[in-house]
Amino acid sequence: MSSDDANPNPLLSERIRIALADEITAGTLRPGQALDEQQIGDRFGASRTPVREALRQLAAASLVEIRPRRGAIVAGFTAERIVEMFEMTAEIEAMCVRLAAWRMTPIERSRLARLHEESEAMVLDNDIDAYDRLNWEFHRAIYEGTHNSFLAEQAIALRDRMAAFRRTQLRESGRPVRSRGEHEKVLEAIMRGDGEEAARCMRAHMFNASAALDRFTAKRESAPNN
Amino acid sequence: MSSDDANPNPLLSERIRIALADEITAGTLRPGQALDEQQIGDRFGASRTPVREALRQLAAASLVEIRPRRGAIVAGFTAERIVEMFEMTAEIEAMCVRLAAWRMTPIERSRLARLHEESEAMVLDNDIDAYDRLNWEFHRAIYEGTHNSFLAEQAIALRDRMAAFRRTQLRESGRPVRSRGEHEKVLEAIMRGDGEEAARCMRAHMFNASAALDRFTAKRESAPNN
DNA sequence: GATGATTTGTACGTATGTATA
DNA sequence: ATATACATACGTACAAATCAT
Repeated sequence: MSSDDANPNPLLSERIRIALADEITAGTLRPGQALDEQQIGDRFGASRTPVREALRQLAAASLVEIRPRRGAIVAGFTAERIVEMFEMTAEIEAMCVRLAAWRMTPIERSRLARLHEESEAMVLDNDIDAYDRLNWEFHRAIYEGTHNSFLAEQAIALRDRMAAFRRTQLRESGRPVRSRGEHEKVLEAIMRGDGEEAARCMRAHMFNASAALDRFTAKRESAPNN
Repeated sequence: MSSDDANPNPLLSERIRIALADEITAGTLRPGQALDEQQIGDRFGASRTPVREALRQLAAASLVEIRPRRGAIVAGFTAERIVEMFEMTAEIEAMCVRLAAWRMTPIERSRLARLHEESEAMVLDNDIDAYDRLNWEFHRAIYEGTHNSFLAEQAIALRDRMAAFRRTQLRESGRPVRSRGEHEKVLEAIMRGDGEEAARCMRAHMFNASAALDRFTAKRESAPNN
């Protein structure tokens, strides 16, 4: 799941997990599709054992659903489900930023501001991937600013699962510019130490991202040539 | 973990997972302790295969830590870590109740009120286990009241992991009475549809639970004869 | 630093439970 | 409704990596 693309994990089960996770979030594997252990094993030149472990991990991330003795299927990403996931992400992000606004140290605050400044060039170049990476750094800095490592871990895991959706969302024309503008509002509230206002801005930011994804995928559906 | 004690799960891996989860949250298995697959298998009369699956599940719930090719150890529950977990739980619960206060249907609201009324008898009888069960129902009704099934699932999973800590917390003398009083404040705010106030009450409720656990375990440490 | 012991990671075989004809 | 086919759940075996000496 790309928490570290530069890590060619030597464990077969992990490689399979990552590959399947990518295919599921990318939509190559459709919701409801059966995931036959033998079949997947053949595809990766592996036995069923590491496949099983990969499927269990994916079930824990609710990317697949396992019915005991009845096999695994790709979890259902209905439009409604994705909206729900975005709402939860939005609320978690809001929670984090509220706490961070109260607890971040001056050094942490200045680092956050610097990250935001750096992102300007990427928006101007329309370099989606670079902006997405800095976006990640920005949000991660907020998680750490909560000074609650358990919360930070959970937030990172959730964001990881949504990775594919977030990237897609940024492809809507003009979205990166607006995204950065929303970040600026969040940043200002953090700098003032106004946690509640920061939370409101963050919710709005995530809501806009969700809406952008919705519009983008709707357009894509009607004109399926990528 | 006891999400359903009345469910003698036929899957060996699940039974092992539940047993280990209980021992970890109960403190029988100490943080940092190595979890040898063979050894655990022997204890449960099982082979390493279901043990491995159980350990993976527990890692996903961050109850154990798996280092590739170096085995699994019990995750570290320092006092600080537990406080962090309670804070996250509190914020998640607050998030849920805020949404629920705005979205619950009249039928859902009346069911919630009924659950609260039923709990009175159990507090008077000082029946901790029965109160804990109804407590669970109360919070679960709130999760479902968010009308966001993804959020509800995550909240349930988190609460499940904290199960042992919550039960322990209720054993402090007088705690059930106060706990129920706090529920009442939450309920009133929900009934008024005041999400923000409900969230504040819920945070306070969870903070008090955390503090009660803290006092209870501190006392227990100094007088270890249970 | 090298060697042996232990433990994990993976392959494969078998039986039980589920779905289908 | 019964039987057949098939996938999963678990057990066993071996190779590779880690650790202990």
